[in-house]
Amino acid sequence: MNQDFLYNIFTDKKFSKEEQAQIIPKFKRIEFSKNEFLLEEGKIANRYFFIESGFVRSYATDLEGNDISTNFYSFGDIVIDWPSFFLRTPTKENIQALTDCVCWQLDFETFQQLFHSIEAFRENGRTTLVGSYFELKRHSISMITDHAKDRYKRLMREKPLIVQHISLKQIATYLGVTDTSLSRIRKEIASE
Amino acid sequence: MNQDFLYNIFTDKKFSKEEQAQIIPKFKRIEFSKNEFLLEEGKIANRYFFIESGFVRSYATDLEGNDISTNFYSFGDIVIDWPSFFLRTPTKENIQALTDCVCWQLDFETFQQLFHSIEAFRENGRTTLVGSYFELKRHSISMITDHAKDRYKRLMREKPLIVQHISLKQIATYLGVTDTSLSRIRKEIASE
DNA sequence: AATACTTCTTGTCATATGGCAAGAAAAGAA
DNA sequence: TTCTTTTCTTGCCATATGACAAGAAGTATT
Repeated sequence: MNQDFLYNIFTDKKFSKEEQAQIIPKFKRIEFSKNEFLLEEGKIANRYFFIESGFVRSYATDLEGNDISTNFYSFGDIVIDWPSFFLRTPTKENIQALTDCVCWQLDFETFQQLFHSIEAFRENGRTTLVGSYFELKRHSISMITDHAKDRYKRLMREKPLIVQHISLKQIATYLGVTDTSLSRIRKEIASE
Repeated sequence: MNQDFLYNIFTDKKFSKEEQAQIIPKFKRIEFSKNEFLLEEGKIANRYFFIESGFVRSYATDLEGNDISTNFYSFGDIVIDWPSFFLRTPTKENIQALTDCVCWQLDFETFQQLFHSIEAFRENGRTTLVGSYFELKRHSISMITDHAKDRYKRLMREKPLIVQHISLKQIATYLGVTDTSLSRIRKEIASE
C-alpha cells in the first residue's frame, strides 16, 4: 500500500501537505489482469485511474464491429473517459488492460467532494482535462495534415513505449491505417 | 445592452437568481467586423466569447502554410481556445469572424473568480469543456472510420447552418479533404 | 516438443482522394 | 455597369492506402 507513486502525481509543488493528506488516502489501489476491462462500453464511468505499472488501451467500436484504438496509457498516465465520467452518460469506449496493471482509483463521488472543496485539486483537474483535449486536437490535426508514415514516426518519437509494447494492429487503428499499410511503413522506415 | 441572450446560456434551471446576478453582468458585449480576429496565433487567450449573432471559424496553420479549419461557431456557441485559456500558453490557432458578429466576452481573471466561488458555474464550465472534448473525439474517430462523403453528410445533418454559410474550401479542410474532392462529393450527393 | 492460434509480412489489384490546371461562376470593388 | 478577385467546377493523371489472401513468424497451450 505504498503511496509514493501518488505523491508524484499530487506533488509538493502544487499541493500543500494538508491537501495531499486529504487527497491521497482517498485513492484505492487496484490491480487488473491482462485483458481485463477497466471500463466497458455502455456503462457509466464511476471512477478513474492512475497507472502505476502496465499498459492500457481504450478503443471505440465502429458500425462494422471493428475496433479503433483511441488511446494508449502507461506509467503515470490518467485513465479516464472524460465525457462519461463528467456527463454521467454511458461510455462509447472500452478500456482494457493490455498487460497486468497496478492502478490507483478514485470514484466520482469522492472526486466531486475534492473538486468542490480544494481549489488546487480543481485547478489540477482542469489542467489535466485540457491537456487531454490538446493532445486529442494535435492527433486530429495530424490525421489531416500528415501522411501515415509521418504520423507513425511521430508516435515513435513521442511514445516509444507504446510502439514497443502494443501490437501492430492496435497501433494501426490509432493511426487510422490498416495493419497491412503499417507493416509496409515499418519496413520502409527500417530501410531508411 | 440587452442581456436576454445570456439568460439563455445561464438558465434558471442551472443557476439561481443570485448566481445569474453575479455572472451575467460580468460579460461585456463586443462586436467584430467580418474578417476581424477574435484571437491570433501566438497570443494567449485572455477571454472567451458567446456568439449572439454571426459566424466564426477557428483554424490552425500547417508547416506548408495551409490553414486547416478546426471548428465553426454560430448562434449560442462558446468560442474559446481551451488550452490557451487554461494553460496560459500561446495559442496555435487563429479565430476569425467570417461575418460581422455580436459576442459577449469574459476575461480570464473574472472567469477564475467566478469559477472558484460559484459551484454551479464550475460545474457548467466543466460540462461545456467536456462537451467540446466529446465533439472533438467524435470528429477524430469519424476521420478514421468514415469516408469523406459520409463525413460531409454528417456535417450537413448536424450543422446545416455551417454548410450553408461557410465556403467550400474552409469546410473541406475541416473534413480533411481537398476543395476539389469536396466539390465532387457535393455533385454526387446532389444527384442521389 | 507438438499443436493451435494469433500476429506480422508480402503480393496483386482496386479505389478514394490528391495535384495540377483551365474555365465557369459568383462575389466584391471601382 | 464593368473590372477584378475569389470561389467553385471539371478533366486528366498520379499516388497513398485499402481489400483480400497466402504464407511466415511468433506466442501460447497441452
